[in-house]
Amino acid sequence: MTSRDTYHHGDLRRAVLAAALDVIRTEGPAALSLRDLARRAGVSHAAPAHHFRDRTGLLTAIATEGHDLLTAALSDATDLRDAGVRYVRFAVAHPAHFQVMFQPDLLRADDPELEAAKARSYERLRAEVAGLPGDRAADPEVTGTAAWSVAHGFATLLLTHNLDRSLGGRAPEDAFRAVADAVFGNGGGE
Amino acid sequence: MTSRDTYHHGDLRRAVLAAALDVIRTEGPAALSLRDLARRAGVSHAAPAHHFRDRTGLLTAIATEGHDLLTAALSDATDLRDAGVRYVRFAVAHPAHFQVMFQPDLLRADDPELEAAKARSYERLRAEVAGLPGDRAADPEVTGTAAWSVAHGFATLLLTHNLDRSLGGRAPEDAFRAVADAVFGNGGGE
DNA sequence: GAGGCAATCTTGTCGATGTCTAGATGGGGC
DNA sequence: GCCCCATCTAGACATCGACAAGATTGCCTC
Repeated sequence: MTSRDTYHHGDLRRAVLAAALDVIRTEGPAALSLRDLARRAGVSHAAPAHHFRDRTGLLTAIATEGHDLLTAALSDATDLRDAGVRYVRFAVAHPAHFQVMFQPDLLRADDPELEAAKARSYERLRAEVAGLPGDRAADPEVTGTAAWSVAHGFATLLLTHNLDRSLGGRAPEDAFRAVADAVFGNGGGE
Repeated sequence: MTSRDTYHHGDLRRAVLAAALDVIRTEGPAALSLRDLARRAGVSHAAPAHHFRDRTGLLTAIATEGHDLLTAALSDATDLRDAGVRYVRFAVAHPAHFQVMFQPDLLRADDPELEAAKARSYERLRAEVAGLPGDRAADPEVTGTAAWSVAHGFATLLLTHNLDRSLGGRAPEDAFRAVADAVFGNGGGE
């Protein structure tokens, strides 16, 4: 119902992406249907395919956008703990992106744009670890994997409703801060 | 091709489950097709539905089985770090179960058997945290969430091929041990 | 401002899938 | 020996992803 007075939609790509994110957030990626997205945008059933090639292409585009959003979200981090908080915040703010990003079987793994975006976000994470004080940077590989694991595990368990009881009404960010302190010590990343 | 000489398959439920796990492990849950599983078992296309009701039912059964396998895997843990190692080992040994267990949108959330199996594995995790020495058990809720986050994050990143470079040929278990030590200190869980 | 090109969208179609229904088969308990 | 019910078959229907061919239109060029 956006603008059907013209033959061309105007910005079908953006409209389909937005609708897709909405479906994925509320019903999961499995419920995603190209024909349904077309109906929501008020275009014919084959229109979305022109912008995303196929279902996998749409999901790959979402994953790519997700990696870029994550890179941006991490760019202003003050230290590693803050980066973790921002990682969790990203997952909460963009649950659909997050879900799709870490489900490789839904994506075209060899897509050049996805690979590039992935490399950028990965590099961003490495940069955070590299900025650590000496004693913590002893084995950056292990420290990086540990930090990523904590943040990613927390975010995943959060989105899959496995922490609902543990949170007890607290904001996810605050709960994660407590977890991060327990893990790296209170002054860990400073 | 198992035994089509009789009208009854013999153990279709088990055959379908095994085939499903195989498909999920190699191609992901999205590639799962009831009709394909029926073909593999040499039965008609509607036969699997009698055992699992529908696609969601099949995945719910797999998730339930997964939680029971996880509970069993954790039952012999010596301490919290060992529980983490066993958690990762479980994810590597049963990747299909693990994937499905933590994708709620694929499951019938209110299934009684699933709920019960989930409660059992969750209780198992709580028990591990409760067995900690005094100083670590200060805030069991936070400690439990932290431990679960580390193990779950590591396992998830591992299965999604995000640690392939970091591993550098090492066994996942060993890499996780290093991560656990970095996180909780070398004698953390002892 | 007229013509043409390319991007965008439509329409029609095909094979495959999930699910429902009705009916066939046969093993096990009475 | 008979009957009941779990198990499996066969058929049908709506929906979906994907493909092909054609219609529409914005825009660029002259």
